[in-house]
Amino acid sequence: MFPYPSGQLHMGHVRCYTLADVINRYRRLKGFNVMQPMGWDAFGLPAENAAIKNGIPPARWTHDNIAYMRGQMQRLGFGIDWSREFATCDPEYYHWEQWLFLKLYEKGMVYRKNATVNWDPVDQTVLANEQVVDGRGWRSDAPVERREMAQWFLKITAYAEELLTELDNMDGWPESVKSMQRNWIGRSEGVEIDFPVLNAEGAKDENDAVLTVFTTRPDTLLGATYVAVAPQHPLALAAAERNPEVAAFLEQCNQSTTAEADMATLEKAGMATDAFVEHPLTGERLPVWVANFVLMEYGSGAVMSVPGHDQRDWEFARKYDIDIVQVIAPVDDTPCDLEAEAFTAPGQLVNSGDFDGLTSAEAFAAIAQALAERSRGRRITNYRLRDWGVSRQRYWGCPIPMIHCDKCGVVPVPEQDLPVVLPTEVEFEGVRSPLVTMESFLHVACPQCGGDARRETDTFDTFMESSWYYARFTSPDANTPMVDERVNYWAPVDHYVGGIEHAILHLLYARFYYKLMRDEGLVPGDEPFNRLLMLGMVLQDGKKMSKSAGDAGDPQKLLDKYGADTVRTAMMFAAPPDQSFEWSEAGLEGALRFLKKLWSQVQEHVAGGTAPALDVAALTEAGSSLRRKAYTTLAKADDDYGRRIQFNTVVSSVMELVNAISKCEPGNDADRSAVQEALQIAVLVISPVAPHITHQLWQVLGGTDALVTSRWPAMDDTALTQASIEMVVQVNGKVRGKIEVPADADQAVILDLAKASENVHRHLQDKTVRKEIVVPNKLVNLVVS
RNA sequence: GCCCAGGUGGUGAAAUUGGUAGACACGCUGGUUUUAGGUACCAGUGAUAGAGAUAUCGUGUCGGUUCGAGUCCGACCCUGGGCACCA
Repeated sequence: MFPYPSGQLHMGHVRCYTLADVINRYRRLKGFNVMQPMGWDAFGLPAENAAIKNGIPPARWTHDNIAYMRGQMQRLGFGIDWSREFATCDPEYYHWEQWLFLKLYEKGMVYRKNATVNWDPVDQTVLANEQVVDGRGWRSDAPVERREMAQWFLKITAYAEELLTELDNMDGWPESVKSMQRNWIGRSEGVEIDFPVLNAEGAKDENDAVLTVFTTRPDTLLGATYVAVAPQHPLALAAAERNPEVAAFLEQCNQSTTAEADMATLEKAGMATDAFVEHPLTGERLPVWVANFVLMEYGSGAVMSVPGHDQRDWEFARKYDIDIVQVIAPVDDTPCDLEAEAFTAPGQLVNSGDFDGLTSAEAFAAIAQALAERSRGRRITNYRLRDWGVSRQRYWGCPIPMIHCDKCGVVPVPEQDLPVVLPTEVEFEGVRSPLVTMESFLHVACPQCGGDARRETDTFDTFMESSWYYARFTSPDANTPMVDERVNYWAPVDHYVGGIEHAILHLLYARFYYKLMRDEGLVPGDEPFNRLLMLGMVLQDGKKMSKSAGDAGDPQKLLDKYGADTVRTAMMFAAPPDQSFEWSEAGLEGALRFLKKLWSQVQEHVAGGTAPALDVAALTEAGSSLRRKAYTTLAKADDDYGRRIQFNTVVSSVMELVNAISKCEPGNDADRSAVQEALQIAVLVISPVAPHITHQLWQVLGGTDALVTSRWPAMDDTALTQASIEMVVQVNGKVRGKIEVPADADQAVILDLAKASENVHRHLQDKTVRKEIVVPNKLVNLVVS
């Protein structure tokens, strides 16, 4: 995941890009053609904030930051193909984003509707959520108001089903991320039910107006004693016009905050209206209430309320003295006392006329059927996922390529006029976007009638740019829409590495966007990222890493003090990739010590002169046991790098190998060739983690080519064979001794050796052996009593 | 409330397929080298008892399966993350 150019790298970046670089360098050693690109998620609010604070134009601030951070990355030795670098604020990049938006507009995948924004009444501008602190504007300190504005939306809900079901096939993604996305999409199956609206005389409305609700529990329909609508529902608004008390209540609801966390803790409140609806099956008259807990955004903004079998409805009914009717009875011994609480489990229907006796599941189908026959209901699937609002009332973003004409309405910018370039020479006057007052940008001829028109001044949500940049890396200079045919060689991304904080929004939008591009015939496959490595967070004092961290959290200070290899090694050794951990400087000393030790072992070895060619037959025990260790390490590292993606254990196993090398006392000249081989393996295996020192050591060890062009060593299984094996002996499952057995010993021999072993013999005295278990090459367990 | 991931020494952690729990490091203790400190090297380091050999206990808690459980099963506790008046 490419970074936001905030100014400097933090340890979270170091971890992310080191992990990616280790994968990159390992795969190159294995002979793969690897593209490791880098770019900059360059649009966004911090650049504007810096401009407002320091008077530096966002473009310059951003480019300065990019230059500095690029230098830091180069110093860390990341094997990046800088020829593919771009920033999302380059017009050559966002040009194609505007292009796709227009294509989607033609297709009907884009629409405009009103949505709520945070309005700062003093600064007269829209605020981003981050700019609202405790309900007040970050600069004006004025209480923020809710305001409705026309905004652009992308129909992500049209892809909800595919985005959900595809998750089941994504084996390369961690379960936790898939689970988070499933929750976010929030699919629920139910029935949409129409309640005919009654007029003041109690008769059906002459236009056959209906109030539509969504429920996942149609089996409880006969227990509905009222319906409740959201404060923003048309029925509520109509009632407010007739009754000032209702109007006052709606006003009160609208004043409360938009933050969802606060909504949940809000006390349930409601008010009866003078409206009534007719029960679609019984014909009974049900009152319509306005309730503050009904959300206009979900379903149809109205619910049927069944206080007997929904806890929330139960509490509401209790508070306002509405009838509670039981229509579901437990089928097992689940307690059911409607005086105390609602009975929410499925069960068997009662008080439901023809449906009595059916189970909840049977009744679901039967009632849905009955409603369908009367044209009063239909089975539907509802999603929690909302369409993606992409308009931002901000300056530093990609201009939305639309024109507003008084005569023609909203007119898209013609394709040949793209890109709509964002002016970069700007000055901020206060908080407002400079675009709003910039005539040279605003004024434009209407593409349809040629008359005076004005440009859209909103820009795209920056998640738009980060939804497709990875595809652009395949053809960063393409002059055709978005990408060119090179995308078919590279895409989809084999291995995507990034922080857990992007588990939902970025990764869901990117998946959606990829499908949009696929449906334009631009990219191969259905999903953008085959394998996802979700990093845990790097914490400092229990908090997420940020610029504010101390010296131990400043990569620049650490690079100056320890060098890139040590920082990289310490970072990889600290914890497995998916785990969050507290960063501390403590690990650096250990990593430095290890690299120094590797260095001195190589120097010491070559000081002894050239080792002869390897002659396995001539090795002493010291030499062949070192060889065994070297090849065990090689096999484990291969598995850890390639399959397990766990690099802390690669570092520790190379540490073991280096320890073994330093302890090895060559018995003859042939053993020195085993040391040579072991050092070469150690250097190669750790090189993805510590590329600089190993580059040098590789040459010292006689490498003729540069290490980066070398290949991962071939496995030699014969090095693993050994004449005798140590086995553990247990008595009743407890370790009582260890024995050396010949590698080819049969069970009888092993058991004899085991029983003869001194401590084991003691534990067998006066006991009868009931069972003998031999696990080849591992252990013997004698069950006695 | 629902979903996901975790819980192992003083610390970061390892144990991949049910087979020696604590590899590898950090830290600490003692020693060698050094005028001293640091570095480097050597030894020790889960708890308890013991001079030691060794024994007992020990992977959140309780129970189960198994010759054998950190690993599998059941119930529960705790931590972190996600979703949530979602009808």
